[in-house]
Amino acid sequence: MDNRALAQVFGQIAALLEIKGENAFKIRAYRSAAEIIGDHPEAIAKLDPTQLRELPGIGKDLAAKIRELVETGECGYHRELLQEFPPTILELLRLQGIGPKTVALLYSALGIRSVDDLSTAIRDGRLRTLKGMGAKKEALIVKAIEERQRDEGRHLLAHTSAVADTVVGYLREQVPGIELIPVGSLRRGCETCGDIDILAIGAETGVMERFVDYPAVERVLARGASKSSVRLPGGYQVDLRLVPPESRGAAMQYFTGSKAHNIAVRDRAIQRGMKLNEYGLYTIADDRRVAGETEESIYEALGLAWIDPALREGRGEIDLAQERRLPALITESDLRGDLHMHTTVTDGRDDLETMAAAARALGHTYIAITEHSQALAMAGGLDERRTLEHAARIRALNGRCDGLTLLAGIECDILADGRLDLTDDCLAQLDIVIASVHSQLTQEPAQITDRLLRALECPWVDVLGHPTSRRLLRRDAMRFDVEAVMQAAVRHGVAMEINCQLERLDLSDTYARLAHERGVRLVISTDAHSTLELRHQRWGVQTARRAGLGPEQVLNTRDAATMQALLRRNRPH
DNA sequence: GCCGTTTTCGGCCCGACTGTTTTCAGTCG
Repeated sequence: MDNRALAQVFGQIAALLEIKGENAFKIRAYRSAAEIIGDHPEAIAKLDPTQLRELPGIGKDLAAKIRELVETGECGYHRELLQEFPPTILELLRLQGIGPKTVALLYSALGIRSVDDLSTAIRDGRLRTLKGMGAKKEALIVKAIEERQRDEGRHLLAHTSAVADTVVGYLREQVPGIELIPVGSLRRGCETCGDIDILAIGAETGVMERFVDYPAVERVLARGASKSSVRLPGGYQVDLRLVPPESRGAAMQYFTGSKAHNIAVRDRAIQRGMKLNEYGLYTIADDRRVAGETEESIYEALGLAWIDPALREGRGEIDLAQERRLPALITESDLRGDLHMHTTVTDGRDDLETMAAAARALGHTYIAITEHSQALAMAGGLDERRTLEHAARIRALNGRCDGLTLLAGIECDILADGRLDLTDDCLAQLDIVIASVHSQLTQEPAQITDRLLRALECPWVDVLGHPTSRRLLRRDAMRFDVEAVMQAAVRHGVAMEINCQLERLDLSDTYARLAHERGVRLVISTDAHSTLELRHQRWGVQTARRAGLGPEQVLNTRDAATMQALLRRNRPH
């Protein structure tokens, strides 16, 4: 059992206990165990009970349950809970606005055990018969169901990438020498992905058989000589296509997409008396093969520079490729530091020293420690006194980190009326201030706009953190006048963040592109809550690449001194 | 369920919003 599977069991136990109305601290123990297991860099299954108990939050009971799971593949307690409630009940919990109490009520009063049951109950008017279920609550639930259906079958980029890596790794082991290339939305780096498309290049070597025999396969949807599809746990559909070497480039081009990009490229081929398909580029007149072995040869034959997959969205990249004006995109190695992270002082998992050491190991030359401010009570946000005390600790450590500059910062909440959560006097004493919205995300657009504009006016705000506060597949972006906020950011010299949290990626690619066009300066920050998450820069970089950004548009590609000089606080206001 | 210079029991998790309930329960971050 891998860490993710183990974590899932404990997550389910936590959810089921919540529905049961168990002790909140017990629930938290299971939930925290799920997080610790899921994030652990090594295989939990290899640890003996003593080693397990050394993990924070794992005691005698949980260690025993982990061993039981590893040894038998099951956990009696989990099984007992699943006998009390059908497993489909957990999908109700994923609806925005529905929590454990509501799920318990729906189940006990109406026998609702799935989202489908819930939809039926709403249609029948049975939901309204329940205590606390009025018209507005019902409308909220209807909307949550719609949102869920819209996102069904889609997965976060990072998760999709991990699943694809696992499948590719397995196939490489099974069929040595075969070349495997993930294509589709994954190769383009889209923030969420539907299917996983993988190309296998080469002669028939039994790769299809190995693929459908992959142990984790839940269901084989299709199996053939050149194409097979399977479904994996978690709702991932994976398509494998076998392609001869001479069609490698054509297949990569064809299956990488996007649809809009391919239509434009094929149209261009037709205009030049050629046709393009997944096998190659051919002349229409005599069906002569012009290109196909490499993507470069195809684009070149159409008078285009090779276009990075991140840009293949039909957003003007073809014109740029023709004019040879494609941007040189930022890469992960361009980044020199990370300007947003949390430690155990608030809701981070690792302490200051550990985070600093991990950042140094990653090759960063500077990091900013930016805890939450007091308004975020649940995260243990800091008031003025604790903020300054923490800043002093960070600065004390700064001198002792060879080659790593530590900046003392804060992620300060933007309150409902646009005021900041800490005084100007406090903010002025820090090295960097990120201002972020964490509450009241559903205010009227005009109100949110005013709120953000007011926050940007504070002279000590350097960065607007996760500007839309969206959560992918979970919650839409806040609605506000993006143009007005970007103009204000330019006017005041405030940078906007591309937040690398897997379910944020906020700014999105399209907003980051807009920000760049409007002259807004950007930073790519992990918002890491553990050393592991410091590695999430690649996803923000991917977002930036899709926005067409080069290293010069991103502040934290500069060295520490230059970057600091560019922060707003160091400019005339 | 975990944890312990507050140590084997009793803390641990707080504030605000929403909708509906006329005094509060549920959800969210």
